[in-house]
Amino acid sequence: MALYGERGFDNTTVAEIATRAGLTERTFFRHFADKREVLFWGASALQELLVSSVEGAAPSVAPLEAIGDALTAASALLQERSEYSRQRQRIIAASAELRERELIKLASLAAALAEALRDRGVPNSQARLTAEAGVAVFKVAFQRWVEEGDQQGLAQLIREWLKELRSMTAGG
Amino acid sequence: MALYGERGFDNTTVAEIATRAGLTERTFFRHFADKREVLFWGASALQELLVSSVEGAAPSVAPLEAIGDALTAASALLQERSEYSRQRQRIIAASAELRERELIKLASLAAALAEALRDRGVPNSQARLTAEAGVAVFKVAFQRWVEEGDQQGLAQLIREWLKELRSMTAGG
DNA sequence: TAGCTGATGACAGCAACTGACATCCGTGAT
DNA sequence: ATCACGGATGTCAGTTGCTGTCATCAGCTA
Repeated sequence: MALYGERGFDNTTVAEIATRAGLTERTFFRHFADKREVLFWGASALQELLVSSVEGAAPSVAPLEAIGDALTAASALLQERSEYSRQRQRIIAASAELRERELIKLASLAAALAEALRDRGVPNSQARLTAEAGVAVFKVAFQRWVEEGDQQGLAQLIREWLKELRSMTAGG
Repeated sequence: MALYGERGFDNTTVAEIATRAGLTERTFFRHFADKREVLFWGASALQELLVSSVEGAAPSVAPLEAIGDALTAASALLQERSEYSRQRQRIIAASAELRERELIKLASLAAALAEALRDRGVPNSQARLTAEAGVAVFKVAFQRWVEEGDQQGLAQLIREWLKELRSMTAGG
């Protein structure tokens, strides 16, 4: 993270990272599948939190609402370490390779959320679209949160964008 | 394409592609930015078609409807070369690297569509979410179309999933 | 014919990753 | 205390994607 911040992701070699960490290049690749994966360490934990939040929602809660609640819950974790989250996101935004990796992580998250909805009895088609829409809401809300200072909490931003989503389909 | 189909993307080296095409490896990289980009040649043309379709929509047409019409128009192109489209998609689905690249292409498409909507006077927030939702609809409809035979036209599938999107926010 | 330009070839080199084998270190059994 | 074992690490060689540089060649124009 330190090196990526200093010189940028593309200008940092794995050899440099390994040296800084007091390790060998080979050892680095035993811990991380590739150079990009370092930045997404812990992403699976966040995904599990989101999924279990959807699974634990009361049966009466509507699908999109369950997704919204899960996102709100997860946003607390990010806000706890807001400086780290923002630094990380700045690094990702600066590299095309990292943006690609981020998108596939979000796609995997959407798939996991869709499955959680299906387990609640939501029909497949609705489950997939709801999950995709929820992740889209998260994407824009998170980006806004990173850009502006701490004017609004992430959770509040998510709620606002969910409202926007609802009005979108009504009008168009 | 032939080589990717035979041996899979990961097991095909650029040297092999170049030899088969009667070229040098170096020349290959002058035509394509990297090994993946070959599969996405023509993606920009499709994106331009979609964008100009949104730009050319009548002012009275609602945002999500404009996106839907654009997707329907583009689906005709894909259906014309359905065998090629399916083969291509099979190759992409089989490789993680290619799926990453596909996602960033779709993200770029969503951004372009959002800008086209903004030019129509749609407020920024609504534009972004509508574009993202539209691309999500395309993703699921296209995947279904590739999986099943020719039971339904791609355009019809898109219309059905758009309907699904509208009912999603109503209930949840 | 001479000169210019754009596409290609040839070659060297870097960085990401992988496989194979050796080595070290902590732990538990004897 | 010693030994045996498994897991983490080091070492080394090799492949592949990708880039910079320079030479070459074909076509077009003056």
